Amino acid sequence: MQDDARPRKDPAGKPPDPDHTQTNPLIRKLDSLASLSDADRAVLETISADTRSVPAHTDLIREGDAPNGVYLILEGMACRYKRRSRGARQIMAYLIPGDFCDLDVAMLKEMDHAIGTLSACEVVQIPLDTIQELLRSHPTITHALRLATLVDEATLREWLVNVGRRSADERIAHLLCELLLRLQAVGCASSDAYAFPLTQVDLADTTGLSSVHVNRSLASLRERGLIEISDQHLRILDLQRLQALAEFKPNYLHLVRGAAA
Amino acid sequence: MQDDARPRKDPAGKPPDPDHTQTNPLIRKLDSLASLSDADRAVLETISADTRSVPAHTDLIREGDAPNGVYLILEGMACRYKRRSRGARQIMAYLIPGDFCDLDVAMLKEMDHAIGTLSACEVVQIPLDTIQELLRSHPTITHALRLATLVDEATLREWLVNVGRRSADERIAHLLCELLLRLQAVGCASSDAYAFPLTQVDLADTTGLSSVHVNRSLASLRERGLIEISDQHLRILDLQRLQALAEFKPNYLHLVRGAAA
DNA sequence: CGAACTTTTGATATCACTCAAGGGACGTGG
DNA sequence: CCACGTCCCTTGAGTGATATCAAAAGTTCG
Repeated sequence: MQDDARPRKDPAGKPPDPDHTQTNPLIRKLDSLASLSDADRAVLETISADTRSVPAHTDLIREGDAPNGVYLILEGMACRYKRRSRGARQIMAYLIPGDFCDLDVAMLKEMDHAIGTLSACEVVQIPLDTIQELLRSHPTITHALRLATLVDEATLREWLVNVGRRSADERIAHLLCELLLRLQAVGCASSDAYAFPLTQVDLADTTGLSSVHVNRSLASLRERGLIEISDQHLRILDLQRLQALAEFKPNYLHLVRGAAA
Repeated sequence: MQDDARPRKDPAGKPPDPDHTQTNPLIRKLDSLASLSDADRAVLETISADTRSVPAHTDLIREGDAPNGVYLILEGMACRYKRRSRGARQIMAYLIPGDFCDLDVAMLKEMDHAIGTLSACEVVQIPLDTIQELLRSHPTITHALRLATLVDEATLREWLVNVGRRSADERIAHLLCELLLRLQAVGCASSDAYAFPLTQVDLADTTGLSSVHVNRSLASLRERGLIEISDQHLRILDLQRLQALAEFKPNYLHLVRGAAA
């Protein structure tokens, strides 16, 4: 439904296909953060084997729950979110292929936010023991995951800037620019387009706007020839201008290799 | 100027005063997250010895700089922030006594945000080597610092909810409730009051509002008998109602002990 | 084909912003 | 000690961006 941008994975267990490694978003992501060994890659491949399909709009964990292991997203899109008592929702992060949900939050005894799918997803649920064993025996992976966590945090800070100090059009433009780079980094976007399963309500709950206003902002971006949405796919028609409009500076994503301690 | 809430520290080097440990905000904070040994406390005390005074409104690190070690705040208030090109500032975190600035961000090669003081501060600048040695040899401290980082992240998420989905009055009320609990946890607040060095411009840049509107919101909270500000001190007159107004739920601060893995 | 959801559009309301100016507190230098 | 500048807070008036309410049109899917 929203996975056309990436070759479909063989649903069968673990074919030790040497190229498969290139399509595993987790490996792809960690490889760009540290120099994984073949052994590292193999372990990650094994971990990613046991996937589970989760329909759209389904909670993986709720606020108040005790963390029940760690989720890894391999396909589709999920999010962290909170709800206010009157129902207002704020999305605080998008989780895309290659993202772990709760590597660290699992250390706390109670979730302070929920995690739910936005589109249909392929996820792996990994027991804490497995994770801890992985971290113990694979220092390079540990390091890469640490860096990934830092980037997640930096992204969260940028979202706060987005909601606090940008206009509606700018917020949406910024979000779309960010998603392009993040999805490219895991092989889920072409040079200017990606699968886009988000509804306008989702965008509203991400950017702190009303869905009606999101609609108007999207229309404005379209009319200015900046983007095009059709059939659950987003195409960026003029990345330069879109980035300029949003004052998008990708430094916070720390995309270039060489960040090792 | 803003330290009346806490007994003044002996400015001389390291008097091995056994009670002093109780007034060190770092020890106080970590002690509430894990069970520190006397040895742990001693090391932390040593680390905190070499303090430096930094005037208000001074950058400790700028965006784009390479991280230059780790700062620890022992007195006063600092913040993480970013600026947009036209000058608009967004504050993304308050750093209060006991907070480390960049335990992890130091792993990245370039700062994606700045850190600056809001009031005059007492800080310690700790070289990376020292930190790494500390983490290697004191697992309990390491664990406590890990938890502290998670709480910082949870706080950041709550700030996003604040700016994205709360009204002006609610945002400010929420912020004031949060500060009360955080400052109490390090012994820098009484049951209903604390030193408050922030200007209305600072509050505006924190909450994504204009300073004029912050002024009006503060006035409204005052008129409703919820708070009182005088002489750089904030007193909360009706915590119940203030929390209710903001829909403040302290769960994200994970204040109770027992969160160990 | 119908139900549920999503997008779009119009009309109106409101919250928060901008601009502008006055007043208070504080510090500094004459 | 007073004069002055600066910074911060306060207040008023007018504007603008975004929210809310409502309904129609398009989509998806069983």
